[in-house]
Amino acid sequence: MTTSPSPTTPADRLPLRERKKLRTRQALIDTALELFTERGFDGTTLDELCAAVEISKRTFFRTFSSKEDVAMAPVHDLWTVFLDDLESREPGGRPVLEMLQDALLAALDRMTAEGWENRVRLSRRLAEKTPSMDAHGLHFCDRTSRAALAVLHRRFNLADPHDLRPRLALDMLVAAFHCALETWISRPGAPTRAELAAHTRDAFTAIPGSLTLTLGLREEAQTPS
Amino acid sequence: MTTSPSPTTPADRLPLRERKKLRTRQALIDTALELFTERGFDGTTLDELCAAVEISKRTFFRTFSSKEDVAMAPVHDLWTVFLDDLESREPGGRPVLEMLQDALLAALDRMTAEGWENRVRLSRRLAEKTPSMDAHGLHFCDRTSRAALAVLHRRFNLADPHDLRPRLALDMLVAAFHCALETWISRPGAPTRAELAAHTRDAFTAIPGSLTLTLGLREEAQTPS
DNA sequence: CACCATAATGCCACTGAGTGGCATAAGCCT
DNA sequence: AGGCTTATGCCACTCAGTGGCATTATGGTG
Repeated sequence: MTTSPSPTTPADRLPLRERKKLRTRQALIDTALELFTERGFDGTTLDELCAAVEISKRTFFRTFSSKEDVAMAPVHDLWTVFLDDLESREPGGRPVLEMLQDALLAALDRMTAEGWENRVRLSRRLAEKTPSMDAHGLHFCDRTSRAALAVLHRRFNLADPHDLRPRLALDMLVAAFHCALETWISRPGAPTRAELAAHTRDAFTAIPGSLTLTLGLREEAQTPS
Repeated sequence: MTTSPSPTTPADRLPLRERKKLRTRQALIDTALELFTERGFDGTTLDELCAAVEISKRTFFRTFSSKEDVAMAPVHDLWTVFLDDLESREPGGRPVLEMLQDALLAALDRMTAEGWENRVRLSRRLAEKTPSMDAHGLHFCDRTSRAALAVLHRRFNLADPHDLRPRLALDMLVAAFHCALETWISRPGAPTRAELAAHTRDAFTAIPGSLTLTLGLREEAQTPS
């Protein structure tokens, strides 16, 4: 059991100490999502979570920065990979927004960890019900998009450092992906990454139309069929 | 003195009790911004703030929902007026995004309270340095844009309730305004509402370009004044 | 003006998140 | 094995936020 003959686990071949840390980290994430979903985020104390994983509270805070953070880990991972992808992606003469979309879809494609989809879904559903989790998530997205902006500025030294367009493009990326996530988690049944990718593409497709969308008091085809 | 011929104080003519509440509320906001700016948000305890205003902590939480909330009040007020404006604004055959921009600028125009500009500036500068304030602010914006979306759906009964375009338009409004705020507070000297309005218009102007902006590895010098 | 009903306030004790310090144990390296 | 490094556990502490209840101020009425 202790020795797997083939490199089945990609993040193996690490010093034992590191593997242990990763195991407790993963146990924390899984148990947290489970407990939070069962009893609610506010209805679960850190002491309970730590007791369930047989960890001291002190150790918890060496792994995660807050109670919210542990439940955000799945999404966190995606954006980390996104930033990594952005470091090496070639724009290829296409608009930044498309480049960002490609980077996000590529990152999504790399989230191959077992059960990732389900963890994201639990995480987002919790965030919908828990203001403090939602706030932390939004803040994290903001920090990530600033980091991405820094990458763009570093790799393609932009003429005007105050040009708002790259930043707005990043904000649209985040907005579109949030739309996609929301649609995705509202569907019943087992979620797949392919569906999330499809929803993401749909959301990006809707962006140009959102600039020109016009409302009348009794506008176009209202078919509340 | 009870009867002022002109409505000098708009929020007068209220029961004494209400006026007192408003006074302590305002005192809390001013003192909080002052203390937080001096000693830092985390360097100021609620007990200190309450002592300075001669209020019990219990009373503080009857006025504001959190320590962050009190420092967010100035921006909070703006969005409240924005939502109010949105209730009665006529689209006039123009794109929603422009309608939203108009509503925001109109709300800005109605923020006539003495020293509002300065309070917003202090508030935003604190948020830049304080993660928890930033997170709360982002979360508040998110809730506001959802409320605005609900207003749009109610007033103009949209054909497809799942149409992402109105929501994306709202997110762009928020993104553009955040850009404007950031530019505004980075300038030295006394801030004016007119300048903030100008920055807001600039940010909105940049939106279409952000969709098509293309990066090369050594892109040319686009100087959008 | 006195009186009661209705709030707002203050005080106290309590929970729970998050932190610092230090002793202990576990992994690591010749 | 030996010591060196690094993670962990434990303890005590600060501070945000809440519930309960007594106290005080306000508004309205006879």
